[in-house]
Amino acid sequence: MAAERRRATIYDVAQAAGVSKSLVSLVLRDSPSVSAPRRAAVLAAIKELDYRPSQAATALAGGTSQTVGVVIDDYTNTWFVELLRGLQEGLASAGLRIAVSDRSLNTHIESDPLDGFLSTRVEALVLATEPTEAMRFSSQIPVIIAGNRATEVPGADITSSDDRLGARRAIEHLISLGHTQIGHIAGGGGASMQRIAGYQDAMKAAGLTERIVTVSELTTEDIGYQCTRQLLGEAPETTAILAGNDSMAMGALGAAQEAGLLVPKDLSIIGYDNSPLSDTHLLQLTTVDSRNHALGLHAAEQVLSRLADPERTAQRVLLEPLLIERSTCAPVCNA
Amino acid sequence: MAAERRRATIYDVAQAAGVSKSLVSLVLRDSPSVSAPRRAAVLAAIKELDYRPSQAATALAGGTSQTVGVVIDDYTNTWFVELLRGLQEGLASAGLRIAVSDRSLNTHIESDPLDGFLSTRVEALVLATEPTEAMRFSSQIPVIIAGNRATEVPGADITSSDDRLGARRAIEHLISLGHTQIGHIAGGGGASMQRIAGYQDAMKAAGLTERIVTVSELTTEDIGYQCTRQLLGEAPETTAILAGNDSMAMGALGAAQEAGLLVPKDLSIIGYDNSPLSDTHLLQLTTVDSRNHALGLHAAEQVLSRLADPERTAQRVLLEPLLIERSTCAPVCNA
DNA sequence: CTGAAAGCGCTTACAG
DNA sequence: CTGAAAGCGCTTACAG
Repeated sequence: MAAERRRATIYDVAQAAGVSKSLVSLVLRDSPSVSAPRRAAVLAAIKELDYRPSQAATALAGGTSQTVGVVIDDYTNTWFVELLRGLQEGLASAGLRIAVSDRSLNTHIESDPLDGFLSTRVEALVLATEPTEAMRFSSQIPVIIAGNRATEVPGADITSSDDRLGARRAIEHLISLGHTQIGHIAGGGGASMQRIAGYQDAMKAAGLTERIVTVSELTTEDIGYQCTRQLLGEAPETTAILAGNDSMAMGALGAAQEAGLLVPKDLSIIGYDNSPLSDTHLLQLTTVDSRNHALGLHAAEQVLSRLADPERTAQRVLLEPLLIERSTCAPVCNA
Repeated sequence: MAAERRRATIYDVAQAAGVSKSLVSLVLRDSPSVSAPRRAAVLAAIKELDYRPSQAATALAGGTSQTVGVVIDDYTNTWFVELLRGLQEGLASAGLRIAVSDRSLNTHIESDPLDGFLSTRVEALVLATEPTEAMRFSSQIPVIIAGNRATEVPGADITSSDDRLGARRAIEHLISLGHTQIGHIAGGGGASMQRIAGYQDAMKAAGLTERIVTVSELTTEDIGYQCTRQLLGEAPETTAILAGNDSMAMGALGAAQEAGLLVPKDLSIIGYDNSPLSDTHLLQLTTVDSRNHALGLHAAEQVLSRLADPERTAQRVLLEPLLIERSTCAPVCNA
């Protein structure tokens, strides 16, 4: 019944255009050594037949997949979205495409998202997650780390935002508003460690007492809520909180609401990441922008330059974060 | 300097294991017709050489990519995450992998995420987005629609949640709480249309006056905020709102806060999707669960059954949604 | 159970 | 500018 027409191949195109298949290949690769009329004929045949080169064949014959793999933590935590945009913008001009893999999704199936990427023969790996052991030593392929990570990957390039500076700036902002009882709720991982250090820098410099609460490696809303409850229980005199990220800050807002504290009148809160969440009408969360789009752009540059020169020494790019003042901070209330 | 060792091929494995390459291929494909000792030898060689079959070669020679493409709207809107989980669980057993493409990301680069998938020769396409013209007529390949869509795709299977029923249930819940002034803020697309219809069903059945506000096709937090401002401006007597989704509901919460209305005392709000957002301590949003994980599981089944029998007629699976009562609804206050 | 052969759909030199 | 040839790394019949 249904005439299962197989997909057109380069042979079909060549025949329809009345040229050899090599010529079709040249047109596909935008070679300048093709006469205009022939090129037009080939293009017409391609359109006519709805021809699309087989990626598998192209990759196998060309010896290059033209794709870079990016590993993220978890689709639910959307901080990576702007990173991806930047990456793609930076890579598209070089004809490289992106394949993204979510670590939490793969947990149940494959042991490591890396396996898939290695089979695909990706040109490079961008890690927007804490590297696994396997990722640390898959030295066959260029690795670019996006963001601050706790574990090092030998030989990898790094593009990150200066989380330590960002946290320091956030605390300095709170101090300038008169706060002295400032707590920090934190999760785990490299970024968290840097943010903790920045918090400590600023508190020490001002001679203030540090109070850091961590109940989990995670940085979810619920963890932020739990940390805040614990913090407010142990130190009710707290007037300001720096959260490890925006999700945790949202948890802090929940805990404050539950405790009957008004934000920012009774309690100032600063998040981190400048996620879409932070810019909602309901939250208007003061936060630190880690400039993820720029992060992606720089990571793309590192991919390209390493592909161009595999021997070059590892680079490290550090972006300056920006404090975004919205509505969750106020001068301390001397009641 | 650095001895750029090329990746091991099936030949290297065969040689290391002292067998022919066909035998290696058989082991890779888990053929039962391989003796235990030889299989062990091959497995050892694979491990030793860190061999990973080239996906490109496998796909080209086998004539099958073993991957299904799924198109989503936008990584920022995380409703698709559970869908993906369900899909992957359902597909993994059949050895199929998933490739996901975000429409908004591709907007700037390729004309259509479909192009990439067609080049990859995906086995099937799962659309978790409003189909583009190109997607509607790429009849070469099985298409499964996930969720309610405004545009039809000829011959496609459909797995969706009964959005019309869900919205009706939500309104009936509000009516049972004594509300009569119930507004609906809506966006665009197939799901929105169904939810609007469900709202109308319930309002008509109760003899209540409908009030639907739409300011955009989008369903973002900001749009929810704008719709709510408009609704409260036009009809200040409103005591309850059904939002098109959870993001819009969050916008509604923001608008309510700004207007000095207390939720749920002055205003009851119901969202839709049961997204992670809705379950935060701060929001505790009453919402409708569209059961996205089950959606993914059913869509996976449709993929598999269609792959097994390309000739079978199109299926339609409709899942029953669940009202999730949390803290944003209260009996109407007869002040 | 095993090995030699052909072929998947392309690209890449290499002669003309 | 163009065409015949070899090869990318696998899988799939097909003889033994």
